[in-house]
Amino acid sequence: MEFKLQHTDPLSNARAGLLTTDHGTIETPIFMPVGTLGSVKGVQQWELKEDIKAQIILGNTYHLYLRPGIETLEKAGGLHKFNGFDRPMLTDSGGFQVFSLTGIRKLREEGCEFRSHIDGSKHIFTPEKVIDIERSIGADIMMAFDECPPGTSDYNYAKKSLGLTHRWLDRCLKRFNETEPKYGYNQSLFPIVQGCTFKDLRQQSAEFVASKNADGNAIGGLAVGEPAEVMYEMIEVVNEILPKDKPRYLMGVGTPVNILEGIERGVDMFDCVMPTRNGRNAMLFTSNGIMNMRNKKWENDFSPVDPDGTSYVDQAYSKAYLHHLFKAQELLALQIASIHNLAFYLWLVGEARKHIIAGDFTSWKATMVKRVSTRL
RNA sequence: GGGCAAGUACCAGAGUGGCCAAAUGGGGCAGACUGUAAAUCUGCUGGCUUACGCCUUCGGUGGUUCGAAUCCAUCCUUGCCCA
Repeated sequence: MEFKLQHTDPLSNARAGLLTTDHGTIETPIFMPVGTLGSVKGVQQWELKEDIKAQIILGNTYHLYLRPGIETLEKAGGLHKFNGFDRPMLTDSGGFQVFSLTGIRKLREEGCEFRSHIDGSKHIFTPEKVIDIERSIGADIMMAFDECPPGTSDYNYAKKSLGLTHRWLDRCLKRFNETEPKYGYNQSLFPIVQGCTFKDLRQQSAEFVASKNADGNAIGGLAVGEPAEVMYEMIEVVNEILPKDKPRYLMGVGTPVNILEGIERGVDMFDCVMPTRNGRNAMLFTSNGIMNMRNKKWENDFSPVDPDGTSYVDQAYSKAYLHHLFKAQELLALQIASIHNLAFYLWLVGEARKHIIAGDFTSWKATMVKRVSTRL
């Protein structure tokens, strides 16, 4: 994997770069659609590539391990072959499930004991096992196994948790270095900075992570309950320390505004379920603001879904029709909204990149923040 | 013409003397959602009120009762059965 920094904004830390993997080159800053189970919910592969212009998508270790299972993925020849997406992919490690499955998991030094949310069966994820699974899935970018504590954690818990995440990181790296890719192309392992909302812990973590000299570095444990301003401050603290010549990935973030703020602070990669999940729940993000398509106000609005949108769905359907589809619980509504939102997210980061290269990112971003957060 | 059953909020439908402005579901109107246990979840849904509370409601009318969606009389409407 190679990262080439092309431009840095003169007034901020925003950067434009090229991240090259064996499955192709990614233009950064980039948004990565989430395809937890090997599919971006409600979106066809050709729509993802041709219309949305997704350059890289995510999969999830925890979910794919439970279903279809590692054996099937190995027989398929890895996730790329299995789902037919021939561009870069990234797998999350299951660390976020350690956070979101609270109640059916037990944390220990050795690893994390889960109960499957599907059938209740017991499983143990250790850093070593997660790396093995990620090798079997075969994503271009693998994430380290971490603990993602809630944004409201107190200092003592945050410190204890960070120690565990760092020890797990060393074990992940050891296993990673002892093993080989299974499908003939390279894989990279990104370590994850944690530390909750505490500056000194974030600094300490960023230094620890930076010392590993990985192909890219991630910032985790944000947008998990803390105020947005605190998140931005943590990004600044961490990016001060993380190497500039390596891509920085802010995990699980976020709203269009969050992404613009992240880019301004030097983040190169984002992922979030928001465009798809909120889309399925009738929320549309557009360059002019946010719409709840279930609202009565769209009942007789026969104008295009998004006159300024770049996806074919934006022109092909009207707001009134999409409103009707949501009210009638038609599956097409979920598809249209997901495609639109993802196309918008990709458009947004693409525009950001253009403006970074053009040198007017900061002023563009300021007007964009206002526009995209308007409630329509 | 005779017999039987039933009429409750936007719809369906519980309730059959006070704990009923009235269960529940649907519909409607809003809101939430950030490395997907989510095509999910939450709130409101007679009127006025920030709230306390007050007022008007259970086919119509008239009664019984301290008190009626609930009991009685009568009328209207609907469904089923017999002529």
